[in-house]
Amino acid sequence: MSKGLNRLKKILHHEGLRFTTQREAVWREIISSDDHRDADEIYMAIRKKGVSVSRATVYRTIDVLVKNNMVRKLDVGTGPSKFEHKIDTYHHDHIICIQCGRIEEFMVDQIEDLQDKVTQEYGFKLVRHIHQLFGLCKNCQ
Amino acid sequence: MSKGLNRLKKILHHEGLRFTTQREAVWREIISSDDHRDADEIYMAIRKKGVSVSRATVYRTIDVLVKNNMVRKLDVGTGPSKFEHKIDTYHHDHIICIQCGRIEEFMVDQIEDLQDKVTQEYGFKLVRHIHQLFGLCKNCQ
DNA sequence: TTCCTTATTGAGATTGAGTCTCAAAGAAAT
DNA sequence: ATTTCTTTGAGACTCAATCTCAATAAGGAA
Ligand SMILES: [Zn+2]
Ligand SMILES: [Zn+2]
Ligand SMILES: [Zn+2]
Ligand SMILES: [Zn+2]
Repeated sequence: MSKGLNRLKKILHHEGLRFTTQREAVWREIISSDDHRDADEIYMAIRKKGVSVSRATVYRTIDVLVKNNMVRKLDVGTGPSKFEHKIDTYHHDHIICIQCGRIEEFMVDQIEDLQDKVTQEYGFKLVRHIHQLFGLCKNCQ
Repeated sequence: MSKGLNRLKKILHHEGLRFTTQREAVWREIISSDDHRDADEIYMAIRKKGVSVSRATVYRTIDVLVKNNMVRKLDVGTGPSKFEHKIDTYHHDHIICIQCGRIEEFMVDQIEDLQDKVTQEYGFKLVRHIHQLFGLCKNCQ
């Protein structure tokens, strides 16, 4: 039994949505890798495995997953958004190589705390944040 | 004499580009306000002032300005990118209201330092960063 | 100034990611 | 089986942004 499948079922039920072959396939594909992939890569991977699905359904399902905190959307500055599952992971942000596209993950508690603090100072209620460091990786310098 | 005009001329000259009415108009429009505006808003504002310019030229000119550090590009998560001039300003990041689009600017030295540190740890050379806090402003909570 | 070369401009076509439409298929309920 | 409601998918569409290319403008030379 694939990780998070029950959680997916619960979410769908809670949202009044049905558990379908396509939705299951999208989730299984996303959970099958820790990479940061775009919607089209996920779509192609599902097709390659013989499951019939459309791009529209992939996008729609990813939306549900992102809204329900099972998947994270990652805007890498150029090209399509990338997605990663959030099962068995901690919150992290990204360092992205502007030359080769390599992505590393980082997490600094102190930065997270300072974010909360500054948001409060401005009277905002923090919902989410984007923190991306763009630069050149070891190989590309 | 508009702020930064000489700098613009130097940059254009250095890049082997010509100083044209359109490029001057784009710069003057961007420098005329501290708002965060998108390319189309800037385009419309220039037209309204009677200068003939095309969208293509606005985009092309903004590219030059961004590359040469006179303008900052700001991806606000949805819709077109926004731009702000960098004359007489310090580096800052943004808090964005996901309800009404309001944008506040913040700057925390400690966060900037921690960013440098974490980038070095990963062997990257930091070129730029995006740090955006999305949430609900006082009015929208 | 005039001439010449090269860069720039702009209208509209194109791209690319993502969303929408709507008829057909599928699920659940009675 | 019938009805009702949801989901799917092919392709149309949107929107920001980029590209094309003929016409125009800038800057240099003389
Ligand atoms: Zn690299
Ligand atoms: Zn990640
Ligand atoms: Zn607000
Ligand atoms: Zn700003």
